[in-house]
Amino acid sequence: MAVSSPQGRFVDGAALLDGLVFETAEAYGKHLLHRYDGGLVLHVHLGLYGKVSDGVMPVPAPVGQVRMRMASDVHWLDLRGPTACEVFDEVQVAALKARLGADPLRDDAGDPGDAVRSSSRPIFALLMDQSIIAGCGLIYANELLFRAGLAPTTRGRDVPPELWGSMWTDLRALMREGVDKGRIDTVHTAHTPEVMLRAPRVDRHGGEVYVYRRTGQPCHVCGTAIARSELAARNLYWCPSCQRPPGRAGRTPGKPRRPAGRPARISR
DNA sequence: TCCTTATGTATAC
DNA sequence: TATACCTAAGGAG
Repeated sequence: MAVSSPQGRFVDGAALLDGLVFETAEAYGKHLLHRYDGGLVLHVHLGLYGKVSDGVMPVPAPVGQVRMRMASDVHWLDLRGPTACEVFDEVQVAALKARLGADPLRDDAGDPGDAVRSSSRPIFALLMDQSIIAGCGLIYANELLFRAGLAPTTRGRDVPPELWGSMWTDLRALMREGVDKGRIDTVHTAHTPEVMLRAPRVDRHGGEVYVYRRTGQPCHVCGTAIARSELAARNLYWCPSCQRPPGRAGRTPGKPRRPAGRPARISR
C-alpha cells in the first residue's frame, strides 16, 4: 500500500505506513482502525468535516486539502479534514477503547442502561456521550428520542426501564440498517409523507428523518412545527407535541413552559 | 465572492 | 462554558 500526504500534514505518519501490507479494518464507535503488518495501526476519526473519497486507479491529481492518500495497484483513497489521522500501537488502541462506551453496532455491546438510568443529565446528552454510547451521533440521538416519544430534556434517571430497553433495541436496529443501506432513514412507513412517496427526496445528510434539521416544518405525525434549541453547542430538534416527559404521552399541547422570547438553551 | 453552517472532539478557563 | 481545530458546501448579495 502506498501512503502519502499531499497536503503535508500527515507526512511522518504516512512514511511509517508506506509500503506496508494492509491486514484488517475495524470500527469502534466513530473511530476507524486499520491494521498493518508489523503491528502499526492507522487511527482515523472524521469529526465534523472529515470525508473519504475513492476510486479505481490511476489516481487523479489531488484536489483540495488531501490529508492522506492511499493507493494499491487497483484502488486509491483520499482522506480530507479528519479530526484524527494518526499512527497508533496496540497500547494506544486499548486506551482508546477503554474510554469508549457500548457500540450499538457491535455484537458484544453491553446494554448501557445502568449508566443512563443512574444519571441526572438530560437523556439527549447521555446519548451523545461517547463514553456511555460509542457511535450514536446527533441524527440518531434526535431521531431516537422522537421515535420513543420522549422529551430530550428528560433526565436519564427518569427514563422508565422498559422504555430504555426499547430505545436501546431501536437504536441498534436503526444503526444497523444505516450501515446496510448507506444512509440514515428513520421514518416509519406509516408516517412517510405522501410527497416522499411520490418523489423520494434525499436531504443533504443522506436520508429521511422526523425532526433532524426540520426546524419550523410540520411534524410528520401531528403537524406541530418542529422545534430547535442547543445543548452543549449541539443542535437539538424535537416535536413539542409528540415528545413528552415520561408518563405524559398523548397530553394535548399546553402553554409554553418558559416565558416567550427567552432562548431555549439548556445547560448540562 | 463572502459569510455561515455542519453528522465532532479536545482543551483551556 | 467557550473556543480552537479544519474543510467544503450552500446561501446571500
